Amino acid sequence: MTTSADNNLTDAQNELYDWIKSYMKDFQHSPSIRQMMEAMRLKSPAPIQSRLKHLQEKGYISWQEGKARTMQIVDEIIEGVPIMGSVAAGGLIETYSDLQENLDITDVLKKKDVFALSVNGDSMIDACIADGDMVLMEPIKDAYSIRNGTIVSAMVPGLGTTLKYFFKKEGKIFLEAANTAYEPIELNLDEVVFQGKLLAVWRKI
Amino acid sequence: MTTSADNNLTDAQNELYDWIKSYMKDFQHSPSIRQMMEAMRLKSPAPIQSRLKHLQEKGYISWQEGKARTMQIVDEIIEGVPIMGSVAAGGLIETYSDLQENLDITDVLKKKDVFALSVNGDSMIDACIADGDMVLMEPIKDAYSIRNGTIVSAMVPGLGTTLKYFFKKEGKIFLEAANTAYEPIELNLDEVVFQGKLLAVWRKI
DNA sequence: TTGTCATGAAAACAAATGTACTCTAATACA
DNA sequence: TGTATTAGAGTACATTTGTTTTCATGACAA
Repeated sequence: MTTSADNNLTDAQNELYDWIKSYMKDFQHSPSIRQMMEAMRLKSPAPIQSRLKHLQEKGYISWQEGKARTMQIVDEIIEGVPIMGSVAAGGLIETYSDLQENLDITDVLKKKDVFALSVNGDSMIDACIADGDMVLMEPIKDAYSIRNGTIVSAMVPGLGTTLKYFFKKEGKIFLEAANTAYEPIELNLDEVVFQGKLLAVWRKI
Repeated sequence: MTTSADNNLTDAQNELYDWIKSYMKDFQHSPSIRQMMEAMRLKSPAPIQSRLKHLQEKGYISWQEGKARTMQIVDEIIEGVPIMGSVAAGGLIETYSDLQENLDITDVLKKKDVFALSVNGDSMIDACIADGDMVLMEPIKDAYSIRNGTIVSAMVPGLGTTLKYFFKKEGKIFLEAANTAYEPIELNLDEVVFQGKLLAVWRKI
């Protein structure tokens, strides 16, 4: 959470600002002054008006005068970041082109029931999935629809969950690591529960 | 953008719904019925109420009765996804624990002036950055503050941009690949412009 | 035609709400 | 101590706004 600490706001203004942000995140619309009044445990709208005025002067919020619940938080609304070009990670060096499009990360997040798993270990290292990475997974409804070569998270009851390449051959399931140090696991379809298939990898440095 | 086409809404409802979504995205608050009336080129609020009622019945929107501008779009609001536990990507298999916290990807996006670059080539493959990955970078203000071992995007004027490990030794800059097939590049500090340092890696499957 | 239904116009009403004003209590400061 | 400043209570008021009701129009089926 973004706690506003290092700014030029008084405690009262800060408390109100944080509450407003939280309210607007939850409800997708602005609170009314009287709601803020109650939330701040006040019994008159005047102090709220004063604090809002200060927040507005300092550039934190804005609203349409006279209109009900028209507050906006003046803040960078980010759904993506600009893609500034491509970089060479090889021998030949490519040019750095400016501002083509936007990288939208949230599209993956908007898929239904997406969940994340943190990766332990290095068995997927050859697929460039390292220890500590977060993998974003989409639930698998139908185990029969999984394509060979998909990376899945699978639970073998009694053992636990693992991230592996999925292969199916002659009625048998093979879960293969992307690391030659590990042997493939061979299973029957009814011995394993597939939780999700890999959508994306996220690594924060 | 999400254009609502394949749903059970009439054209009029669809047009209103799309307009509402667009308005709320721009203004961070709900429009009033009279605003919708004007936007839909109507001269009475009644048709809007009717359409809103239908949108609500079909589960697209909700609002607080009698309260001004309290509409919400019933939609998955996602800033993060639940982290469902950890998966083994190694020999030992770990347990799959339920619902601990949320993975917030947007925190990185909120840093100032973050930009993305798409990666070409495999020179960073040993750092688990593969061809086609998107790297999120934070601008470097001060080249002197870069720590050894940081992954940076650097532009060598006349040549182009490359993603490499940064090392500084005895006044010289070394840009090293994470791939033994590539030789380190040795440069003077004034021969190179550093654009950003690595914040995160994003790979969409 | 006739009745029904849906859509929209028009008007009216009451509640919600922003705003302004006065007054009091607390606080800071000289 | 006395005075200025500020925060907050209390109140009042006009506008905004959701809601209801009535009426007109047109489409459509019986």
